Amino acid sequence: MPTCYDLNHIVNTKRMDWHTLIESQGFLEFIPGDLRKVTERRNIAAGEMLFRAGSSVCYLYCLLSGEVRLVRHDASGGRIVLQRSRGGFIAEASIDSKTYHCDAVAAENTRLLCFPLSEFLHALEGNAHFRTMWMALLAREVRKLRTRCERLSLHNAGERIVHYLESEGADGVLTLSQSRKAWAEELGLSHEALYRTLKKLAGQGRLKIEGKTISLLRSSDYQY
Amino acid sequence: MPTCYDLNHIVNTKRMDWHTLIESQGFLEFIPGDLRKVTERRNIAAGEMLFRAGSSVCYLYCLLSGEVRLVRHDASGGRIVLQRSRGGFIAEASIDSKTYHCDAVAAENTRLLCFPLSEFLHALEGNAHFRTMWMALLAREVRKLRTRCERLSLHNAGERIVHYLESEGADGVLTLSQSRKAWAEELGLSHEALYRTLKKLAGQGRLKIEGKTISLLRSSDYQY
DNA sequence: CGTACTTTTGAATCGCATCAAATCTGGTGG
DNA sequence: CCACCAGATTTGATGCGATTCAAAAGTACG
Repeated sequence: MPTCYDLNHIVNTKRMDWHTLIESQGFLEFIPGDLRKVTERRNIAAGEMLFRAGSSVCYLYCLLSGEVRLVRHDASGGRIVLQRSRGGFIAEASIDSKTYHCDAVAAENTRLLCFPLSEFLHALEGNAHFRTMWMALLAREVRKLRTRCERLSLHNAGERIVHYLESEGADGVLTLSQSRKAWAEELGLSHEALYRTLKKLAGQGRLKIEGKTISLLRSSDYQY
Repeated sequence: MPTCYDLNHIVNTKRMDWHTLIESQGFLEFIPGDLRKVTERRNIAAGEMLFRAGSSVCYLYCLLSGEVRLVRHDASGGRIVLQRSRGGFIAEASIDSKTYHCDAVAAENTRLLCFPLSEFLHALEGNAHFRTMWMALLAREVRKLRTRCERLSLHNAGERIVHYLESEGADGVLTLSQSRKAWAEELGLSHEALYRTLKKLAGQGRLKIEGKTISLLRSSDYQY
């Protein structure tokens, strides 16, 4: 397994689709050599299963591209999506569990990194710097998710867009790294609603749209 | 300052309003004595400010009761709520920042614990057990928040309720620890919509409501 | 026993999802 | 280079469902 090479390659070329790792001050770069050596790369096809509820936790997964869904089934066959993940660590919470509490299924062809859990924990114990990065990563993830929940609680397309620009953008200016359709999904809107609301807000002079760059013009008065 | 006493008192009597701390295997109990000794208790009135954007990070706060909002202002006076917090740690992400990036204002009368940041970091460095608890707490928080985001992305009151019961309940059975009105807010619904949808689902035989306990009956067929 | 809050039901409105269809875009291969 | 295709973007029309406003009944608490 060309694991160590692969990981370095990913870090050095930055040819990953996942932004979070890079954004978070290049977390992958802080992975200690010992852990790197045993980290594996894996591709799974759409529909394939990554792990199953009840099976024991052996790996911590980091999603590089594609989509994985964490799904829970109930007795009568109901199916609940607990999480759709398009990047980042999957089921970090399973770190302190013996077995997985849900299934993980690939929704598309997916590339991931597999960290053997015991080695990962060992690295956290033994490497203060790595540990600090890991805690910072988790803490930042918590902040981002809380902000996203807050945004999804807004009952209005315009408010969600403005909230996004205010919270994710730099001073109200944001350059999309994704398609607007994908953005709509992140905002919990249909893509049509997003297009229309963007147009409306632009028509009201509330924001300016130049290709993938969107700027908030004046947010003082809330008149959606 | 009767800090150490207070903290023990809180832990021993469990008379806090915040469930998460207790739920998360009694995190407070794992706080090392050194940190306990310098932990302060604070009450702030509704409208009072806890910290201000740009001010340096001196404390890590843990909300015991009340509500604190993290708010960001833009140049033109726009006001965006990044987070409404009704319990748990506030702005953990500020752990790795020199200054706060938003304001924190109490929305109600609020009780909190104030951990001096340097002591907290010191405790994390020096106490492996405490550190493990902290990482587990963060990881579990991430999982909960991701699940909540997933739920808030559902465009349908019935689906959100079922999702909540499936993901937060034990085998589809859940006893509410809060009012239904508060639950509605957590679900991102108006309380009227929650009451009505509960009634509808009960009428369809999809769930059973006995006071504060709600059970999912059959979730195999999605007919909301 | 009064006050504040939750729970409940009703009615009206409006925004968003949904379905449909046309145009535009980037990327692929002939 | 062009034809082609899949996907994104855009606009239109329609209907449902949730919000909102309103008001009454129930409940907790001092």
